[in-house]
Amino acid sequence: MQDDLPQRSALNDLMRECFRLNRSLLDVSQRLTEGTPLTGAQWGVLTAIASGHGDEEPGTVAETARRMGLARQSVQRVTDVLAANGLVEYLPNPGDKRAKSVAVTPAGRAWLTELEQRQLAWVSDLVGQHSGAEIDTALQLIKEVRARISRQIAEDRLDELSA
Amino acid sequence: MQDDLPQRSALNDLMRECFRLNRSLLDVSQRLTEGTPLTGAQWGVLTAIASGHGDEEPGTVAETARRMGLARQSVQRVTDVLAANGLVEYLPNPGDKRAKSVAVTPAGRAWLTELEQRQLAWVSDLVGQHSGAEIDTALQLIKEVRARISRQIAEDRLDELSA
DNA sequence: GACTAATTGACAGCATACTGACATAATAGT
DNA sequence: ACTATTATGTCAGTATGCTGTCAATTAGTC
Repeated sequence: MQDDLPQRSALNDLMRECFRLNRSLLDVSQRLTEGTPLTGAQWGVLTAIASGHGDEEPGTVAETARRMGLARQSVQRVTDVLAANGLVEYLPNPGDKRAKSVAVTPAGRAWLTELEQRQLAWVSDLVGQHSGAEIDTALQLIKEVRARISRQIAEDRLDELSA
Repeated sequence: MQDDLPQRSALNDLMRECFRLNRSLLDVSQRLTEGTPLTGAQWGVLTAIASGHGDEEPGTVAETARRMGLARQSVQRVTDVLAANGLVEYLPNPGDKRAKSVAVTPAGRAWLTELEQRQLAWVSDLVGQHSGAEIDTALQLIKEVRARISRQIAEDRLDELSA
C-alpha cells in the first residue's frame, strides 16, 4: 500500500495501540478490584456517583450516565447491582417521582478509599521516568484526536438527519 | 486528595481519555462498515486473517487469535459468522485434523479493499495539522506505558504461581 | 388547563469479549 | 512405544456495553 500520507500509518498504529492499551487497562482495573466486592465497571460507576455531587444532594442514574458518557441503561444495570450489594442506596427523590436519588453508603465509601489507595500505589509504580509534561503532551494529542472524531460523528448525524 | 505526584493525575487523565477514545474508535469502525456485510469486530478479524500469512498457506483460528491478542473462542465465533456469510472459507488442514485452515474468499477480499479505501479517506480527514513526528511521540509513550503494564501483569501472574 | 416534548426507568434483545470445562488431536519426554 | 502435556475446537455461562420500545412523569407551549 503506497503511503502518500506518512501520518496515516502513524495514526493507524496509534489507534491499534490504543485498543491494546484499553484492554490492558481493563485488565488492571480487574486486578485492582480483586478481593473487593466490586468489579472494574462497578468501581467506575461508583466513583462517578461519589464524585458527582459538588452539591449536597446525591444524583440520579441518568445524571451519572451522562457524566460518564454511557447509555442510561448500562449505568442503571450496574447501579442496581451496587444497590443489591449495599454499596449504594436508592433514596426517594422529592423533586422527581421517577428518578430516585443514588447515595453511596459508608460501605461503598470505604471500598472507594481502599481502591484509591491501590490505584495510587499502582500508578506510582507505573509512571516510571516519564515527566508530567511528557504525559500531558500525549494526553493533549489524544484528547484532540478524540474530539475531532466526536465532531465528525456529530456532523455525520446531522447529515443523516438532513438526508 | 493531595497530589504528591503530579504525574498521577496526568496519567489518570490519560487513562480516562484512552477509554473514551477507545469507545469513539469502536463507533468509527461501526460507521465505516455501514452498508457492508461486516461489523467492526468482523472487519478486524478478517483483516487479521488476511494479513496473517506471509507464507502461502492460510492460518488457523487459534493462530489468528494469538496474533490479535484475543481469546480463541472470541475469534472462533466471529470467524464462524464470516464463514456463514461467505467472506471466509474453512479448508481441510492436512497438517492438523482439528484445526481447519481459514482462507479469505474473493468476496471477503473485495470488501477488505473497499474498507481500506474508506479507512484511508477517514484518516486523511482526521489527521488534521498534526505532524507524523508529533503522533509518533504520543504513540511511543502509550506503547511504553502499555508495555510496562503488560510486564506488571506478567510478573503478577508469576507471583501467583509461586504463591 | 390541555397538548406536546423530553426525560426516566424498566424490559427485552444483540454484539463483543471473557472464563471454565470437556473431548480430541498433536507433541514431548521418558 | 507409552504417557504426560499442550493445543484446539466446542459448549455453556458471565460481564459489559449497545439499541429499541413502552409507560409514566416532567417540562414546555399554546
